[in-house]
Amino acid sequence: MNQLATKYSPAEVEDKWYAYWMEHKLFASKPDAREPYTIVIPPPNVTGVLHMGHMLNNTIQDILIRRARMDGKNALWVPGTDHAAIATEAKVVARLAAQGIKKTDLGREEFLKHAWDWTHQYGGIILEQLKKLGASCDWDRTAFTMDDLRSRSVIRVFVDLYRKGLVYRGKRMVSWDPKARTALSDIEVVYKEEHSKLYYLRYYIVGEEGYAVVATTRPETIMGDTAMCINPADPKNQHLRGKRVIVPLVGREIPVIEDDYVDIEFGTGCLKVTPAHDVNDNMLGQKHNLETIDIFNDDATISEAAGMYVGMDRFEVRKQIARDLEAAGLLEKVEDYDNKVGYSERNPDTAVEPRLSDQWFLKMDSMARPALDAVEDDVIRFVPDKFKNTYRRWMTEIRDWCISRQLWWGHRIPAWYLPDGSYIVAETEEEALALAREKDPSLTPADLRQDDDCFDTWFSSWLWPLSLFNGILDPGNPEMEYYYPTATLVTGPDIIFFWVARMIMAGYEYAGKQPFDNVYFTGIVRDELGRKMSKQLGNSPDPLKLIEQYGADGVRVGIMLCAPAGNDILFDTKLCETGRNFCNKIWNAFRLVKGWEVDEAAAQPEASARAIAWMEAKISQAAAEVSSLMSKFRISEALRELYRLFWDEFSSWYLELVKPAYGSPVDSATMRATLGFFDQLLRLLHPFMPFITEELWQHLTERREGESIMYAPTPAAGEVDTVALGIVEGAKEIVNGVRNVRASKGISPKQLLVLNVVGTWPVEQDAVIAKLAGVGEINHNQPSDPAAASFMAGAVEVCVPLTDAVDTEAELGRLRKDLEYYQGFRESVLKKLGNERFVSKAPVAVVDGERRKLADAEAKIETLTRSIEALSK
RNA sequence: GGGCGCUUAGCUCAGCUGGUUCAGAGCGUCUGCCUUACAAGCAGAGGGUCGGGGGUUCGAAUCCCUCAGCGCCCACCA
Repeated sequence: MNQLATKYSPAEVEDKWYAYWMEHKLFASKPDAREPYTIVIPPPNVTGVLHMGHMLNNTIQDILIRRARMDGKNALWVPGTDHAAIATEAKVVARLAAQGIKKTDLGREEFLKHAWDWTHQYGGIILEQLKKLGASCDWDRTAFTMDDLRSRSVIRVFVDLYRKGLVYRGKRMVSWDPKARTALSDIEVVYKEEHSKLYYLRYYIVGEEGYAVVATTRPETIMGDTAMCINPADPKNQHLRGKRVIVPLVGREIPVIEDDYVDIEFGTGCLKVTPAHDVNDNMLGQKHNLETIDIFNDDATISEAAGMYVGMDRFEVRKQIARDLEAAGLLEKVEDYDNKVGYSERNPDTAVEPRLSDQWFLKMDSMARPALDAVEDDVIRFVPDKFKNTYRRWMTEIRDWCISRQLWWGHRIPAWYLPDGSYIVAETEEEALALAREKDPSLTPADLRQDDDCFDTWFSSWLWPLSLFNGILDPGNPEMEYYYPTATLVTGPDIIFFWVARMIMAGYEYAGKQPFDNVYFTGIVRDELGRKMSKQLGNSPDPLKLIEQYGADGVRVGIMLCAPAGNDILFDTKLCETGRNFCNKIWNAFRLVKGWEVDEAAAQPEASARAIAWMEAKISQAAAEVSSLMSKFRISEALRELYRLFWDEFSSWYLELVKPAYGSPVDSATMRATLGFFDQLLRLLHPFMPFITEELWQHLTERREGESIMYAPTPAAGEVDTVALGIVEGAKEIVNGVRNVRASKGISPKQLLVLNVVGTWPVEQDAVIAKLAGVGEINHNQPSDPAAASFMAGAVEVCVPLTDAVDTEAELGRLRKDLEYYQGFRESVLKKLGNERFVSKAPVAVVDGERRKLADAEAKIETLTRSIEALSK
C-alpha cells in the first residue's frame, strides 16, 4: 500500500468529511425512544467572528455531544446567534459615522434597515467558522434571538411578567453622552485616570456661627445639592447633627443627614449630596427621601432648574463657579487630586454625565429563590463547584434587573403611552389600543406612542433554552417534553450573572424546571503572558489561520490539552503543534499497520500474543478511566489519558512488539487484533478529533455510504486481565534497563545482547524482552558477573556481558551511588517501622507495604554489595 | 472595601477521598540516532527542601491557621 503520504494533511480530509456529515444529516436529531442529550449553544454575536474563547467553548461542547452520541444517546446541539444589541448597534453606528451619517438623522426605521443589512451581510459568518472546527450542530435548527419565534417569546414573557406585577418603571442612573445625547451602556464608558482638583467649599450653618467644609471635584453641581451628609460615628462632625446648612452661592438651606456610607477619613467627612447627578448620592437620596434637582440639559449645559449659570457648559461653570466662590469667600482651598473620569467610547473627548432616567425593571426576589435552591441542592451541578459561592452571593443580594436599554437594535418594549401619561403593556399595538379604549373609547391609534427603548440583550437570551424549543409560546410541546431540561451548558464564568443565573430563573418561571442539569464553566483564554485576549492588544490568534496551519483536530487537541475546567488558560500556539503532531502520529501508525502483508499460514509469535493480551487490558483500563473522567467533566485529563494510550502504549510498546521484521508478513490473528485495537482507539478519540478518526475509520472498516464513526459505540471497559498486564509491564522495566545500558555504553541497537539474570523473573516476559531490547539470549539464575554492565530491576540484578572491557571505575562509582541510595532508603523505612504508633495505627496494607519495601531494599543492597566486592578485586 | 481563587521542574500546568500509579506530564534543555510508520520522529539524561512559617496526624504537596506575592469578580470613594 503506502500511497498514503508520510504526513497527514488535514485540509481536504476535513472538508470532505464535514460535507459528508452534512449531506447525510448526521447531526440532525428528532425526539425518539433514546435518552436525549441536549446542549444549547451560548449564542455568539451575530456579526462577530470566531476568537479563541469560542474555539475552546465550542470544542468542549462538540466533545460532549459527540461522546454522548457514541454512548447511544440522542444527541442534539442547537446552534444560534445573538443580536447583541449594544455591540451590534455600536458597529452599525460606527459604519454610518464613517459615511458621515448620524443615527438620529436617519430615524428609527431607516437605522434598523441598515442594522438588518449589516446582520445579513455578516450574520452567520461565525457559524460557518464553527463548521470548520467540526462542530456537530443540528444546523437546520439554527436560531437567532431576533427571529420571529424568539421575538414573540420575548414579548410574551414581558407582558406576562408585567401582568404578574413583576415589572415596574423606576428611576435609574445611566451614563449619558451629552454630545450624542444618548444613554450609554456601562461597557461603552471608558474610565481614564485624570489629574483634577478637589475644591473645599464652605457651607455655613443655619442659626449659628461657623461653617462646614465639603470637599468635591464637581463644584458646578452645587445647584443640585439637596443635603449634606455626615457619618454619625464621626467625632469631628458631631456638632453638625440635626443642623441645616446653606449651599454656597445658591443660598438655599439644606438638611444635614447622617449615613455611615460617608468615609470619615475622606476630606472633612462632610459630603454634599446631589441625587440627580451621582450614583451614590442618588442612593442616599432614595434612602433619605431627598429632593432631586436636575440641573443639566440634554447637552450638559445648565438648565433652568439650576437657577444660575443657565445655558453655560458644565466645565465653563466649574471654572466660573470657582472664581465666584473665591470672590465670595466661600472657597476654603483647592488641592490637586487624581481621580477616574468616565468618557464616552463613542465620543472619546466627552466625559459622561450620570443622569436619572425612567427605566423598566424586573423584580427579582421571587424568581431568585427557586433558582438559588436549584444550585444549592445540586439539581443544577456547577463544574467546578467553586462557582456555587459566587452564585450564592449574588443571588442572595440580588437587585432588580433594569431590562430597558436606550437602543433601537433589539426587541422594542411593547408599552404604549397614552395622552394622559399612563401606559398600556400588551403584545401588539392592536391589543394595546383595545385595552386603552376600555378606559377611553375615543382613543385612536395616533394617540398611542410606543416606548422608544429596547430590551437588554440578556432579556432575550435568558429564554434561550426555552425559546429554542418554543417552550414559551407553546409550553409542553413534544420537543420541550423531550429535550428540556438540557444536559449541559458550557460557558464562561464571566456571564454567570448576566446569563446563567437568569436562564435558571426563567427556566423555573416558565417550565417549572431547571434549564440544564450541568453547567461547565470554562476558563478565560489568555495569551502566553497571561493577558486576556483582546482585539485592542491584537494578541488573539485567528482561529481559522490556526486551523489552516495545524488542522482542526490539531487545534482542538492543542486547546484542550491546556483547558482544565474553570482555570484560566494560557494559550500557546505551540500546543497546536503538539496536536498536529499527534494527528501525524496516528496517521503514521495507521500507515504502518495498513502496510503489513498478512500470511494466513504464519504462526503467531509469542511476543505478539503477550502484547495483544496486554493491550486489551490497557485499553479496557483506559476506557474505564476516560468514562470516569468525562463524567466528572475532566475533559482535558481524558484527552491526556488517550494521548498517552495511543502514543506511549499503543505506538511505542504495542506496535513495536507485534511489528514483523522488515519484509516479513504478519500472522492473521495479530493483524486482526491490531485492527481491532485501532478501531477502538479511533472510537475513543473521535469526540476529540473527529476528522482524522473518521478518515482512518473509513480505511479500516467496510462501511456503507451514510455510516459514520460518529455513531459507532464507545468501547466498553471490560475485565482487566491483570496477569497479562503484569507480564508486559514487568518486561518493560527490563527493556528500559537494557536500553539504558545501550545508551550509556554506546551500544548499537542492532547488536544483539545476552542477559544474565542474577535471580529470575516470570519466563513469560522473555519473549517480550527479547523482541524489544534486542536481546538474543536470557539466562536465569546466573552468578553475578563483575565484568558485565549491570542494572537493578526490582530486586533482581541483570548483567549484560560486554564485548569491550568495562570501565571498572565508572561502573563502581555507579554501583556505589546506587548502594548509598538504597541504604538511605532502608534507613527511612526502618525508622517508620520502628515507630510503634505507625505500626499500630496505620492500616495493615500500608504497614505491609513498608515491610515489602524493606525486603526489596535489603535484597538490592545485598546484590549491590556483592557486585561491588566482585568488581573491586 | 467585600468575595473567590492561585503559588509544585527553566516555562505552562496535573496531582480527585491524607499512605508504591507521589513528587508527575507536556514543552524547553542536554546526549545518541535520517533504525524503510512517523526527524511533526526514535532511544536515553538532567532538573523541584511542592511560596514562607506554624499546627493537626503514626504519616501532609494534599487538612487547619498565619504571613507574603499574584490574579479574578462585585461594589466603587466624594
